[in-house]
Amino acid sequence: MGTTGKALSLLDHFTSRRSVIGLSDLARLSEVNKATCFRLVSELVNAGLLEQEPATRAYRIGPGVLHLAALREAAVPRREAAQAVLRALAQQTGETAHLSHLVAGRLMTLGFAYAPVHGIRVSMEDADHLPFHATASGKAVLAHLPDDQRDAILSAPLPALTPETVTDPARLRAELTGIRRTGLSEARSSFEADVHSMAVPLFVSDGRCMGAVAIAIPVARFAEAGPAAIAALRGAGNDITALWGGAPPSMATGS
Amino acid sequence: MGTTGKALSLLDHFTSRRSVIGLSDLARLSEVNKATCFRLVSELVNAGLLEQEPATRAYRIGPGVLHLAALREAAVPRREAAQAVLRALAQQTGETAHLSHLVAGRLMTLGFAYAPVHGIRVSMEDADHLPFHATASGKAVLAHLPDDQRDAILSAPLPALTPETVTDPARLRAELTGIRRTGLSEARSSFEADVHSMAVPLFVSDGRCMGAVAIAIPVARFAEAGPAAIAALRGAGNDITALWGGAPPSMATGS
DNA sequence: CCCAATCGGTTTATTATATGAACCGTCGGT
DNA sequence: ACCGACGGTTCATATAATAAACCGATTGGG
Repeated sequence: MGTTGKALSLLDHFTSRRSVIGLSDLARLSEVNKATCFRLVSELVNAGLLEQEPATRAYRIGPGVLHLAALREAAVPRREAAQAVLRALAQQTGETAHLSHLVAGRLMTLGFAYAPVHGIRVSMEDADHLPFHATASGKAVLAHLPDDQRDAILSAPLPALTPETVTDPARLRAELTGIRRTGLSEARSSFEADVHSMAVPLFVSDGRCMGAVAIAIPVARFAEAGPAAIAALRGAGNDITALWGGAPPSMATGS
Repeated sequence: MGTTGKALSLLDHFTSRRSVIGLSDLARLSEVNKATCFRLVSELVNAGLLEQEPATRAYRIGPGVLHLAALREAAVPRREAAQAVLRALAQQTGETAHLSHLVAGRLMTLGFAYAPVHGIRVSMEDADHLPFHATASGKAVLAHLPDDQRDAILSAPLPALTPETVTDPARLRAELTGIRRTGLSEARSSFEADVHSMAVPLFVSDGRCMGAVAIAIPVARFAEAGPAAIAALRGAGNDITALWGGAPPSMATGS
């Protein structure tokens, strides 16, 4: 990775939980020399990707990203287009709906919608990037990734995030085959305890899978609410894929 | 500027008009060697700030910026907070309302709202960054910038964007004094012909001016609609500054 | 109240990394 | 079949990134 990549990887340490980071902290987190960190951070500030809180001198994501995001949505309106479908899905199912998108090889949260129906609902605001092996969305995307990328992910260490996380690559591969067949992915308490999620993959114009839409249901309510939600989830997946100019899974690409 | 800055400055060439750019084009626009450009672009793609259109192999802003923008708004919800005020302003005045924000020394469009009242209205979608000397918003911010930054801007070349653009630094400085006194900035046909804009500055918690809110009125309608809109504009400015945790202009900072 | 630790930021010799001219295969138009 | 322009690659050269030590300012504990 070049210098620019190193600088941009500093941005990865900013999450919804940790939204402002001091220079020394950031140097430690990113394991770069403090002086180097300072230089890189200064360049990011100059570009507007970071900004310095005047009071604390700590850094946070800068206003420049808003302008870039506006340009992106003007050119490729994926988030905005999906948002309405997402809200409708939450409404229909009465559960939390969640949209994720592949960014630089990682699965990032692109949006979510809550249903105001239940007092207990699954909160998603903290999940920044989703592990491929432990979430319904992750597995839905993983199942439709090119072989080499899937292999790379499955041969990296797969941390057990709960006692029920499946970390055996062979078992996961078997599961992915099923997901490709049914078009539906499931994860029960494998990312967060007591959450049962289902997801379907989303495709863009050239047939690549670039994300997933999911619903997250408290385990206690799944037997009642889960099966009924599948149809709505599939419908939402088709809708979003269509809005994204999506090609369907392209079952058999005849040479 | 370091390598990272050079890489990030490539992003500046993506605008709402020109949203996808091929490698060679980008190399020419940014005046860097094509091989260098390729390396830099590749790093930006790896970080998700750019992505390659699979069909044309050209580049466009990537999905990573959406995630960053979501983080930014979660931490510092300036855009979202202002949006409602902006819509109300457009509603009240019946004219186009526009919000701008300082990013890395430039004034960027952060949002806008149209009023569905008139057939003829001022369109803002193309304006990416606003010249300080030729727009109402630009002058509102410029008037409240630290001296050194104002001097730097006023001593750079000031292009005449219309025949009526004021390009004389001395005249502009005089105008800025008036703007500081009244808190209101005006620009008639100095950025786009036949558009008369008015703007008020916006402040953040430490008292710095970080943006402006403006309304843009067709010149033909200004005599009728302009004066009446001033109160609403001032109100919107106060509201947004308050939402931004803003300190008022801090007239006389008693040592 | 002072000491020690840590903060953000700066300097410097050393070294790794960015650079760009030339090149390659491919594609689309003529 | 040709030409030019495309995206992408190579490699010697030179420039820019690096990190240890240092600085003054803050801060929290004894």
